[in-house]
Amino acid sequence: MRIGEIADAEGVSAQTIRFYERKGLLPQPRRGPNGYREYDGSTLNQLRFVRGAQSAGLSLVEIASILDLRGEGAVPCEHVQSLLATKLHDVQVRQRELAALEVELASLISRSHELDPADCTDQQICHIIAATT
Amino acid sequence: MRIGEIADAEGVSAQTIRFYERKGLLPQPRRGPNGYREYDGSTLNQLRFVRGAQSAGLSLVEIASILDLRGEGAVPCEHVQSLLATKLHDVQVRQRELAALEVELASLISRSHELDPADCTDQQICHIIAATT
DNA sequence: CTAAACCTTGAACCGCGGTGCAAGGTCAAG
DNA sequence: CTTGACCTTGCACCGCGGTTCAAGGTTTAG
Repeated sequence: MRIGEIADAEGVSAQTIRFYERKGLLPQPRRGPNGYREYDGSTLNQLRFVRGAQSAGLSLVEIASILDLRGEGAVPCEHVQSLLATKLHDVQVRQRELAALEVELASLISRSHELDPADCTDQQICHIIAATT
Repeated sequence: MRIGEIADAEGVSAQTIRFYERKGLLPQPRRGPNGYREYDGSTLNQLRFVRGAQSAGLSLVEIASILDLRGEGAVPCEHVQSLLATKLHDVQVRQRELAALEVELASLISRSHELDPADCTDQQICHIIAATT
């Protein structure tokens, strides 16, 4: 398979494949006599893994760390569990932050309906936001 | 006031003040005979506004757009309301995405406890994540 | 034979919100 | 007079996940 085929197969661009290769997320493939990359099913597999891990919220660096363990002959399961646990925690923290921001925004918006634009002076710049301080 | 004082007063670095100035978030201040920036209370006020707006989740570009309206002599209230409404929506969407990711992560983690690392083959790279695909 | 569609490389660029560095000028204390 | 703390400028750099560009070589269909 050539780069375009493998890219189309997973719905990414050929540039993205090369980018992943540079980042160590995909192996250096064989080359044809013309210098073209030549892929087999195992690379497609690995690309699917990368996209799957990405959709689980892992960063490319984290995914590379899993692949590195595999490359060293280790079973990365424990490491993956630890990554996932950390990620779960991060997601929960971030959700709480966003929930607080949502409350803040809703309160600003609701208060803004009771404010008269005529009362908004240059000094405050905008009394809707200035009111929070 | 000099740049260091105003920076300390709001708990930001002097570089950040200069950065904000370049981005149009703070006015070009008067200069002393030595070339030093000289600030008065109104800049401190504006800096507070910027930080307040930032804590409401607005980007620096969005904050600049509010200040630009002010600079043109307009009352930016309507614009601010629209920014806040959009931001509230974004925050809600993002929260739902994170909630879905949380479920996904929790499910991966719980499933991982039932998997035996010995079953994790090279081909799948990691069967905890591969299982999702 | 030619044109389009593919492939190669290296490098720069995007938004975001700053941070850091180099090379100087200035000012107050001791 | 020197030392240290402050100030000035401009430019490069950080992570993140790519995207875009330039300048070529190759392959394939008509």
